[in-house]
Amino acid sequence: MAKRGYHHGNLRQALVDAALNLIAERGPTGFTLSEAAKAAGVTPAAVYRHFQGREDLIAECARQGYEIFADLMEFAFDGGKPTALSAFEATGRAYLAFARKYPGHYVSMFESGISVNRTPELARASARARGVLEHAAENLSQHIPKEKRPPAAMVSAHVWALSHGVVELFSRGEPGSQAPYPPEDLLEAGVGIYLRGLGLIAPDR
Amino acid sequence: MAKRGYHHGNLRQALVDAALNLIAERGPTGFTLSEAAKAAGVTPAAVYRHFQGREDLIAECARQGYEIFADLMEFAFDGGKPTALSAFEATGRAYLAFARKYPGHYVSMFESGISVNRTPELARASARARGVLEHAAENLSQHIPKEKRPPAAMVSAHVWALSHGVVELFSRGEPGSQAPYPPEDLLEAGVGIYLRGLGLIAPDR
DNA sequence: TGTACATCAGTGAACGCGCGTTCACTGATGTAC
DNA sequence: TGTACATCAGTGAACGCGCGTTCACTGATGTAC
Repeated sequence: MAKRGYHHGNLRQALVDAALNLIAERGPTGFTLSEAAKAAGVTPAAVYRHFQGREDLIAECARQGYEIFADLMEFAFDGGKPTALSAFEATGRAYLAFARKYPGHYVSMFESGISVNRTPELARASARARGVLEHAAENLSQHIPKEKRPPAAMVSAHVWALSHGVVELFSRGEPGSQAPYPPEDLLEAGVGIYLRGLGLIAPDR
Repeated sequence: MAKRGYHHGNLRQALVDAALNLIAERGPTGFTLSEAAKAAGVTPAAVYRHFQGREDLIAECARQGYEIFADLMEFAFDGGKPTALSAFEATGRAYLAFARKYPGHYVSMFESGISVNRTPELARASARARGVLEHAAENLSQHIPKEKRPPAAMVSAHVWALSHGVVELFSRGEPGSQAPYPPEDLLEAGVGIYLRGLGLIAPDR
């Protein structure tokens, strides 16, 4: 399997990687098929051997993002060990780490405007990620008395929304844009207060 | 002041309105100067009498958005009446209402990639909006015992982030995209739990 | 091992398009006298 | 009130550009015999 020559060898993934870099650097708007092809050392037309078009390439970036994302969340939660609470907090931190470490994936997933239903594979990957988060919330919820327990899907949506909001508003630090606190601290404090509100942390530890 | 004819009369605002519609419909990517000009019944070149270019037009959309946003938040908070708590909750609801009612403004402000520091006027409007939210958080914070009171700027950032996350993840309902709960309910419940975590709502009312 | 051949990944030229922006201009408006 | 004139908002033609996509092609690879 020669890496170079007339045949590329692994062009499909090379295109995805090039696209991810471009999207991370210039945003979903700045990304062009032609540039991605050029970055992969290939003619724009070659892209069509592997993808139906520009949007299809972005969708694949998003799909791979959801897979990594789900894996990371699952790993961070680790079945709720050592305690459901600490595992849940680790999951929150992992969310931010993902956004920071995989900006191209993150943008493809959440800011590219690509619908999660564009592709069956993308829909499946996204559903799996959602499932992991809900599973974590469910696990956590069992420690709340049943009568005051909100649905797990809601708890998971809250933490997801808070994390996403922190990323979008305070982690994308443009130069000059004021980030009042380090995003990690902001999110950790926020999740902490929220969990206390759920009755999962003693009110005045 | 004839509304029509060779001279438009109020082209500047007409262009902003056209841009807002386009941005709301097609996203910041789909917006083009030429289309906005056409929608306003004018040649693309005419835009340059009123704006330096495409980005400058978007920046003005965002600026007007921040002004409306700040006004709405201020009105909703209403100086903390009748109680700081209820006023704060009203402010949260107003956030969602704003995103829903002014999608073009919202996208210009938060999803267009335009830096808040692109224009002094834009920076000023954005700072004012931030100030209103922090003021509300400060007012609310006074009801928390001093030693367990997080900084007001942090509380405001938390609620802002949660609201923004709910809008981005669950309110942009693409067809087929599963919104587990109505965004309003989701946000209200989330803010409620958060405020309880702050010790502002009785743990088991 | 050597040859013939099918496969198919990538080429390169071409396309039509609409974009943002510029420029010299035109003609409606409003003011001075 | 009527005329002359300055102002300046909008015109329309033109530009260069890079985009996404198509097409017939070419030549490297791998397999069958």
